[in-house]
Amino acid sequence: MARTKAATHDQQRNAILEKAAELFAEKGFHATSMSQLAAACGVSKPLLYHYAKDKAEMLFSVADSYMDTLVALVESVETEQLPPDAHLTRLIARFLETYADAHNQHRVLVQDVRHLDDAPRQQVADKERAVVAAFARAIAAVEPGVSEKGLDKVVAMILFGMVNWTFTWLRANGPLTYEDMAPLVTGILLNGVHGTLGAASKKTNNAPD
Amino acid sequence: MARTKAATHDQQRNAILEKAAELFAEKGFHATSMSQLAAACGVSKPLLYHYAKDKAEMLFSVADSYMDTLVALVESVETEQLPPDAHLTRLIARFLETYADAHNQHRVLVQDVRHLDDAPRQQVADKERAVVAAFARAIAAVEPGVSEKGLDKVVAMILFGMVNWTFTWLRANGPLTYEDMAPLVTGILLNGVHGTLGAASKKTNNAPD
DNA sequence: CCTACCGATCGGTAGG
DNA sequence: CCTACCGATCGGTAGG
Repeated sequence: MARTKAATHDQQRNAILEKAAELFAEKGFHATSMSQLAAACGVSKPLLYHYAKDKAEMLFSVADSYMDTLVALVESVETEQLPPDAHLTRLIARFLETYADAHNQHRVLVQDVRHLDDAPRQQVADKERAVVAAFARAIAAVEPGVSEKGLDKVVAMILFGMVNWTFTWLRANGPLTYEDMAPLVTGILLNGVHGTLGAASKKTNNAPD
Repeated sequence: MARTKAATHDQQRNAILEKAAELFAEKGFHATSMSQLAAACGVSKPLLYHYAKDKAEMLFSVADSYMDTLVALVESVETEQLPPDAHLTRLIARFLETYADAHNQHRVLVQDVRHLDDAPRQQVADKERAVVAAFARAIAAVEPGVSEKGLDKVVAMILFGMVNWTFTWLRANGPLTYEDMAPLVTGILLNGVHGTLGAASKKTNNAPD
């Protein structure tokens, strides 16, 4: 038999972290027991401790690797060298696509990271800060008036609000999809920022004149 | 001595629920023990069970009475009979004021209500639905194109995203206050909705021409 | 016979 | 990779 131990080890680990993300997202970190996770994975509880040193490390792995995905996404869009409006539009669309595919990881990031100890939580927060900064730059490029008023990070957080809040109400099987949200959020942000914070208050209009 | 027993009972109960909201907001419902709550209140743990039949009832009382505040706020603004733009502007401003004063209750509502059993959770959710419906009506009055496209509830949720997300990042002692957020959120929403979803795409402009 | 409240400890389950 | 357990702490309640 071939030595496929490392491969199956990683597969098993990924399956366990995927299931952990699912349970943490549904019930919350502290309301999920290691016994429940073991049962859901069809393995014994002690086996879980072969893949993570404790429960908190599982939470960290889920959140940190998801942040790696988001950081990579931002860098990938930056290499496209798009003009400002298209760049911000692409960022929002790619984020919503990612949320749709990693719904559980996203909820864990938003609702459970605060239960980590200082050091690992800080590691995740640093990556979050890099992503926020990238969005703030993209917003400033679209509308220089925003950063002149020192509001680029604030507007970025308002955008994250619109985008991140969807996970609390958008049903996966509902009539509206994450893809439908992208043009809506993009339209409201671009028109809103130009109208409210634009130096000349010029307008970006998706509707026919 | 006067019979002030009922008054002190209610005072004690309110003090305990206030402290419960604080701990639940900071640490989360399941990460807060009744022993910690008792210690934080300076009372014995059994005394807590004189004011609530169990831990879940404390969570329910915090969330449900906070929703009563929000429902009353919406009704109070409706009795002002303001024109559409002013009505929506007032709703947003009053909500952000309330969040600033009831920061802990708000976080508990957002992050811990899901840990309630079906029946009490549904009771809170019904009040939430009434508030969302009121915002959807206010948005539809401002821009009829939104409800014609069947997006009034969706735009209301986008607005709640901008507003509710602030509790995750806005520091109480930071340079930006909840009051500063109101014109920003209102401006982005009104300009965004008019520009993106307006039948004639007319513009609401806060900036000088 | 009630309320308000204590020190001590219950049965069960958590993470490990 | 399992059964069998641990020290500790959980939410909740006993007697007085």
